Amino acid sequence: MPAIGDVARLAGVSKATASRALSGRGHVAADTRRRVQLAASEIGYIASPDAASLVTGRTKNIGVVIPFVNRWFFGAVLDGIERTLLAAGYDLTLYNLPVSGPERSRVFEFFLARKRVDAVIVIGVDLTPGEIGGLERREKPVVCIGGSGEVTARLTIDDHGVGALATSHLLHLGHTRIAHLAGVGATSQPASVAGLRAAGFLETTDAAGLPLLADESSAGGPGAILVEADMGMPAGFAAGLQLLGHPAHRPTAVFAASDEMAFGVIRAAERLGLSMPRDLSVIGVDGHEHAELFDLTTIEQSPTEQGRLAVEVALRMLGGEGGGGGAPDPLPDSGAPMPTRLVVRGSTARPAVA
Amino acid sequence: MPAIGDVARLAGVSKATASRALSGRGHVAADTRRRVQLAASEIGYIASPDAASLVTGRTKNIGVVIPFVNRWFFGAVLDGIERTLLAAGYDLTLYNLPVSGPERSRVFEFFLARKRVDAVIVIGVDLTPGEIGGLERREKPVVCIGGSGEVTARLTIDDHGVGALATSHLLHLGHTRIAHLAGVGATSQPASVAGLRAAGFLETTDAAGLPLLADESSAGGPGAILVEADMGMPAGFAAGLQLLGHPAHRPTAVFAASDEMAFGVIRAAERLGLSMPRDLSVIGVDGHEHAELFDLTTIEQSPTEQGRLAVEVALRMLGGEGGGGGAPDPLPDSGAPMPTRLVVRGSTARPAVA
DNA sequence: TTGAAAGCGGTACCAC
DNA sequence: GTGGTACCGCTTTCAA
Repeated sequence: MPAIGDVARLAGVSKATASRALSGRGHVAADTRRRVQLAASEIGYIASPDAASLVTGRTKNIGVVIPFVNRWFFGAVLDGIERTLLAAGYDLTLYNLPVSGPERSRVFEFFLARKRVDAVIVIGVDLTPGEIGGLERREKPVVCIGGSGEVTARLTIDDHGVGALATSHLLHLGHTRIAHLAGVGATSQPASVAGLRAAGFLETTDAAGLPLLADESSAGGPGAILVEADMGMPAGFAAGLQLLGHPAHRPTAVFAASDEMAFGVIRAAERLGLSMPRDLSVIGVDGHEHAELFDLTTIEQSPTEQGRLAVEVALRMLGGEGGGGGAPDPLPDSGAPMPTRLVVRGSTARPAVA
Repeated sequence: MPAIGDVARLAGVSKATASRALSGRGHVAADTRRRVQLAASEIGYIASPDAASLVTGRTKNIGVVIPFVNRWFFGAVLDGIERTLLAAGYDLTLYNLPVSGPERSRVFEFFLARKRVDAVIVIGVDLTPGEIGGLERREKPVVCIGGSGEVTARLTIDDHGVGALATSHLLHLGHTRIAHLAGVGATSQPASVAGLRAAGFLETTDAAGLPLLADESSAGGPGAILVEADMGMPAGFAAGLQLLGHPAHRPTAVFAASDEMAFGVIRAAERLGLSMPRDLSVIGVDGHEHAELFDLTTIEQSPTEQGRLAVEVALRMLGGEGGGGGAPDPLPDSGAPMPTRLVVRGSTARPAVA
């Protein structure tokens, strides 16, 4: 495997000049540069990133922590991150984080703590103070997308607002018995995405005078129902069957915390012979690429764009003079929430007259 | 950031001894080892992988090349790979490969060519001879899952057999007008996954005496119809609408090259008011986690397990003495195809009597 | 069993 | 503008 010394020899210059000519740093005569570049491609020279990292302290590699690969939102974010990093000449090292357990701490205490990643992007994870502290101690910039934890840079939508908006939409249509399919941890982790969306739902129904019902089998009539489930489609389906199974207790509208859950609810409704939106209105969150196909009303966000931005922020934190401590806010719009948009489709409508 | 010299000083030993004590290579007195380990954890020492790579020539990092993150099959494979690598102390560097264009060559000629990855796992990509040659020249073991290209290690199912099996299933049920929704490139790339499945379909229908119809609007009656589309759900939906739109030309069964396509077809059928399996039978491929939810008959494979195995193979190739040239076959079962299984659900049945 | 010293492949500082 | 050289942090002979 050719090293820079070989290139230098072939081009008749010193290693130092070869390095400058190839990396573009420092001044080299145009002619010399061409000779060096020619020599390099001649022998198929490619710089060893490890050697460069060793001396510069920069790896040009970003660690990405994600709880699931196979959920649309996360995949889309990952996609945005990947493209942006690639264009910037950075590598992406992926860590598929187990919810908890020894594997999780190994990721933070070993993999991410090493000098192999310049910065870390964390997607949809509720970070513990210890995890954040460890990264800070190693002076690694951390950019979060969603999730929770006291971190300096976080890109997020207004999840509380999303919960409120979705709920208002249903209320305005005239629904008075509304269920919210919240993500797991909505009550135990109030600061999490699931928790915030649920809070938005609860406050809005409460403000509308709807009582919070103990569970889905509470007697009919107006009220708000809260159910926690995994944010995927199968769990949405199961919860949907449960929720919609008994005609007497059935809500007329469901606000699902994710589009995938909503798809599950829609299929459950179909399975039960309910017609939409006549018998049931459903609204989701995300702007899933299949939402149109399911004719699902949803609150769109742009995960790919969030991924792109997260990289930009991370790179900016890296670019700033080393520390990042006193640097000006690297977040766009002073950390304002990312935009969302209510897209009304055929899955929501006024309830059938009682 | 503490270096090994700091650990050595604190423990009162030389750098060499500290290295041996921490890495486990070479003999160190049990007592010395403890002292070193204590010192290391005392100051929060974590070895720099770059420095180690530089001297050992091993990065403990595997490059993974994937065409989409947001397709269930690929996500599931990625998941299997990730878990296995993590357990082995390896990093995963992800490359989301554009179908073609300059970005694609940059991945192969720059990112993967560097000494940053020990080996490469390529999922569902049709590799060109040039791409393979480049990797071989740099002596990087390559393990493929699906896709095509003349590579030494490839894990794959019997895609031709899958196409034949799915088709036979429909034929045995009595269907005589069958459409195959093939992946893009089925005809132009006969060795690709899409091509092989389509070939299995065509041979089987041909053997059954069904004529190949020019397109889906060919006159009714027995025949085989071949349509190419993207392997995702939206494309499946669109193709489904097209294919099933005209009652006179409608096939009674559809074999979709992927479960996601099949889901799309199912929704298209529902949208058109067709009832399944009365008016239409649908079979897919993959064993998607939502297949049960759609009551979809499918030919299951195990992407996660394939990912796990790919890592095992790659690590074995790495473990073998350097070259890999004359090493014994690192593939399990001498490269026999990975298992698949027909799972019959409610989406396939005998056709309604004509 | 342990230590001294030579690199791995680059970069960057310093002279020239 | 270019070359010499120290050094990034670690592993690994080779001697002791």
